[in-house]
Amino acid sequence: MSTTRKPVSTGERTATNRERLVAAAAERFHTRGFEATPVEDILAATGVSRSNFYYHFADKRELARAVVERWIETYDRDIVTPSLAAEGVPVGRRLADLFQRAAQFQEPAAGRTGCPLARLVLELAHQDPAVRRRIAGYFDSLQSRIAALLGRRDNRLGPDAGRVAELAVCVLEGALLLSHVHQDPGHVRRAGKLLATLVA
Amino acid sequence: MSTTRKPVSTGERTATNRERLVAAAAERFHTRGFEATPVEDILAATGVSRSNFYYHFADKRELARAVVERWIETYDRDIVTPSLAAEGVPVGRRLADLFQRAAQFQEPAAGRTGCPLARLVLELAHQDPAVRRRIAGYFDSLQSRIAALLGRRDNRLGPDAGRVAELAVCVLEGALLLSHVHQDPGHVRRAGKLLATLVA
DNA sequence: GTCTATAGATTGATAGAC
DNA sequence: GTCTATCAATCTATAGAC
Repeated sequence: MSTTRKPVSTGERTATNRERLVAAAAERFHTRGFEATPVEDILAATGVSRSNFYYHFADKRELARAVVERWIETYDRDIVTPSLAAEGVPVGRRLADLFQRAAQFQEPAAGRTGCPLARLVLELAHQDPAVRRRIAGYFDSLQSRIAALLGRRDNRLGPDAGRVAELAVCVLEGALLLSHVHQDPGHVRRAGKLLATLVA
Repeated sequence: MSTTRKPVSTGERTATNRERLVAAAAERFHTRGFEATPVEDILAATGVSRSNFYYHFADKRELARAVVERWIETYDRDIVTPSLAAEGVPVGRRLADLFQRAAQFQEPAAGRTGCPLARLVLELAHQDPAVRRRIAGYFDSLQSRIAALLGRRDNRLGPDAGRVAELAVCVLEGALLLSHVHQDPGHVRRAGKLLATLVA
């Protein structure tokens, strides 16, 4: 139809209504949850009208899918990549740094509830299997990156790098959850340091 | 008021309506989530009337608190205690056994979504801080029990038993989450074996 | 792309009798 | 302790105009 026109670029521009909606939803779905956050809240926070919301998204679940993509991008750009891709830094320190950054994100004052992807997958996997697979894929890629790092040096632990990387992802996700339960980001830092000691 | 009478014993009896409601809710809150499960579903599953439900529970959140208690009892009785309290078994094997039992619980065919306490705390912590503290307390006790086990022998790892126990709980919770995300209970088994290797 | 107004459905909780 | 009937609120989504 000729009524819908695409913007010239989806790249760098001032935030569109759609982007504002996704940003507001990302924060609320993380702190309060998907089901517990009415569309109304996101509308009020952004000043976008209800009907405009449904112009951009077919339904609330489509918004959730966009939120998942946003969290993957954010988490990867701000936490994972800066620590793992640090050239010239020993593997153990890179790992500890990853946990340090994750801990910073986890401040309770900001209402953080562990890993945002973990929270979303729990609420969305049942009604939208594609979301589960998407998040599984991201965790896989994270594991692979860590494995590649560990594989570069002599492994004095015996088990192969893949297994250790698998364990590292477990520790990260578990520590993020426990830091929420105990309201203490130090949990993530301590887990990261100990893990780095064990594998490096 | 003289209209409410307490049962003679709350211990061993055939399941009361209240117990049936909690059992049905525990399963559904775990597989579908708290917010996504209407009271109606629990009523239909148990055959209990709506009004009888509100005779037993002030509201849905009170039901959730009862569900949390039930999961703590179940998990502790069926998974944690049998493995950790096994006399004459080496510490490493007790830990691996704990993960083995947790993995069995995690069969995807049953719709398992990781640790039931983790799922509940995410949805309930924001509106009911007491639930978060209760679950934090249970994780603390689990950590203490593991620490006591580890403390019994020479620790060749350097860090004290408390830290290692803290890490073990992280690994357990993280592995349970990832087993849901990847739909593979083997995740929990592998994490348990590797952890046992590292600390024992 | 955006707005106002409203439909349509679900759901948590209560009233009052037995 | 349990039942039927119903209220009142909340929430997702759509209709139709500009």
